[in-house]
Formats: sequence, C-alpha cells, structure tokens
Amino acid sequence: MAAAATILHADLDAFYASVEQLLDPSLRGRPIAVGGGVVLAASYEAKAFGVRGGMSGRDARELCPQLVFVGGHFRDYQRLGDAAIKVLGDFTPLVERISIDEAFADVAGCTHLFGTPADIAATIRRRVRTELGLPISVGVARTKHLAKIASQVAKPDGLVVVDPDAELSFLHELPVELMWGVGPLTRARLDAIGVATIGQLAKLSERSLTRLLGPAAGEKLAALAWNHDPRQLKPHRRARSAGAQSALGRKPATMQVIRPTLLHLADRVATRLRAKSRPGRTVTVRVRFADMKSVTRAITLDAPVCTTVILARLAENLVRATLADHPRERIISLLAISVSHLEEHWDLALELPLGLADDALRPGSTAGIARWAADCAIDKIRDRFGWEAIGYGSVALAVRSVPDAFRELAEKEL
DNA sequence: TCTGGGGTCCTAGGACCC
DNA sequence: TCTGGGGTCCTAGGACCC
Repeated sequence: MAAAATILHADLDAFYASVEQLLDPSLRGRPIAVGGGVVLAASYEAKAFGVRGGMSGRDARELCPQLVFVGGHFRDYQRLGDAAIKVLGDFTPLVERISIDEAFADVAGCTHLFGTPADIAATIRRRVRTELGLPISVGVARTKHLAKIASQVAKPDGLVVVDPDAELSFLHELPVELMWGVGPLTRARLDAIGVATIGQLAKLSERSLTRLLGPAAGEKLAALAWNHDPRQLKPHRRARSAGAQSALGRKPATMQVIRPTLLHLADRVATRLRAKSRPGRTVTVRVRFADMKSVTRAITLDAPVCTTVILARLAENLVRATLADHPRERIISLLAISVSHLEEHWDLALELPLGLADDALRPGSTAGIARWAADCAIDKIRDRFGWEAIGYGSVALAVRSVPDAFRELAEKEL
C-alpha cells in the first residue's frame, strides 16, 4: 500500500491583484495590474489577455487596453500573506513558507484531530476565503513536487488531491513546464525534440536526457518524471544570503554614479544583517552593462562583515576591478550587492574588534569600532522614527524605480 | 525604447592540503 | 615517460523560482 498523501501546497491566487480587488470592490471582475513601469502582478482577468508579472507596463497595456493600473498596498500584502500562512499553522507546526503567498504543510500528525488531508485542505480554503476574503488554491499529495503541481492544476481557487495510487497517470499527462526546475530554456530544449508532456519526458533514455540538459539536471528531471522526489519539508530554513540591487536605466560607469548607489545598497543589506546578528564573509557584486549582460565578482574574507561603510568600500573595490576588466563598457544598467556565508549568530558585542573585517581595508585601523557604533546609532533612530529619518545614500534614493515597501516583501527572513 | 527585485541551487575549474 | 587521489574552499556564471 502506498504512503498517504499528507503534504499540502497552498498558494494564494494572483495574490497582490486579489488584495487590491478585496480592498476596492470596484476593481473586482476587471483586468488589473499592480505596478506601473513594470507589472508586479496581474489579476486573472488581466492574465486572460496575456498580461504577466515582470512585463513592462507598456507591453501590458498593448495586450489589454482597458487594463487598470493600481498602486500597491504593500503593508496589506504582508499582513494578509502572514494571516493566510497562519491558518496553515493552526493545523500543524510543520509549515515551510516559500514566499509571501505560498507554503507547504505536512498534516500527517493531525488527521486524527481535523479529518483527512482533503478535509483539512477544504477547511483551509474556506477559512482563508471567509476570514480574509481571498482565493487560495491547495494541492494535496504524497510529495512536495506533486503537491506543488497539484496546486497549480487547481488554480484558480481550487483543490486537487492526488491519489497515491494514481500518481503517474496524473503526472504524465501534464506539460513539462509544470515541473519544478523546468524554465524557459529547458522547455525550449525539450520542445525542440518534440517533448511536451511529463510522460514523454519520462520515456526519454537517460542518455538523451543528460545529453540535452547535462548529467545533474537530466538525472534530476528523470527522477521527478518518475515521481521520485527526495525533498523533505523543512520548517525552519535559514537564509543563506542577503542582497540588494538597483536598476539604473542607463548611467555612465563613473564613481559619481557608482559610489552613492553602492552606499545605498550596502546600507540596505548591512542593516538587515545587523538586525539579525548575521554578518557574512563573502561579498559579491554584480554589474550589468548596457547590453544587459552582467558580470559578478566576489571576495571571501577571513572575518564576517555587517558594517555599512565597510561593505560599501569592499563592494566599490570589486566594482572597480570589474570595470577594469571591461574597459570598453562605458554604460551600466544595474548594480547589486549580495552577502553570503552568513554566520548563524554573531555576538557583535563580544567579537567586535575581529568581526568588522576592517583589516581588509585598512590594516591596523581602529576606526571600525567607531563605524560600528555609528551604525548602531542609526539603526536605533530608524527603529523609532522610520527608515527615511536618517542614513546614507540619500542621493541614490532619487533613482529607485521600486518602492522600498515592495522590496521588503521579497526579503527572506534572515 | 525598455526591459524589477530578492533569493536558491548547480557546475566547472583552479588552488591548496594531506 | 608518466606521474596518486581524495577532499575542501573559492570564484564566476547560469538556470530557475517567487
């Protein structure tokens, strides 16, 4: 007998757009897009016209002239997303949140209290609908991969339970792009050899699959196509990196542009690292040029960093080196900073003199202590009066294309 | 003409160590 | 002439996800 299907995947439908339609009833039933220059989310009515997230506002309006653009109520997205995930938590502590609007849950341990997994899924959908006013789709299956696919199939506003005895017949009819890990490139490669469904993919020989996609990806997809999903549900995953980026349009690759932008990005990242006592040892920058090609450059330090100006200086050195390697590139379109190799928990008060990696910049300097103290003071003022009350990089604020509140929605808990 | 932002994971090659 | 083998860490790039 097959194991029971106890994994739920719950996914709020067209989340940001649904919240806007909830807050403003006049928007219900109409094609709407959250955002302006870029579509951050589209309602189902807009999706019917081909409007998709990530699309430019202009392209979206071309597809759907009556499209309504709405400003985002970002605080409400956070509040309602948290509330929906909390409904899952009322049934089991085994909840793995994937993003603001999506989570896995394993209900194996609570069926004696709340009924079958299908019952629980139906209750969750009903509660999210009545208590929050939002549509949510749920997939129920034996594995994460199947549960995730089931919730996609269930959309919009549906429930799909995959019977453990009928998994392959469910899976093999579906298009390959529903598989976890099949993006545009893989899909195109499969399409080129006439493979459109997961069943067709499953029938490929291991050799032709690895020749097409490489050994690791080929093996992984073959396993998933035959329904072998080793991934366990992990309730408490810690972030492995934290970063920030800023699209610049087209700007000359000069220090007048680069320095304030990097300071602003470093400020965002380092503040988050300090708030969770998680400095990191590896600093990576990304520079995107006018042709949208980007280059990364990284350095790994002996001691972790979380001081704003030190992170900014390290990033500046990396960007300088990158530009030196590409002397013909005069225009940049994006800068990014990311910090990885994060410490689990760093006691700043105890490790201060070693923990600042200031040596990497100025051997023998004790200025790191003063900088750290300055950062702490800024953090405290912001806690009381808000982010904009004080800080670095105010020059760069003018070029931001996306509100900070939206950026925060995408940030992972460190 | 323009093309967002924050992440994860994987790979390949090289340095280095035992 | 040919020339270990395994492991770890690091960098750079790329595909993918939400």
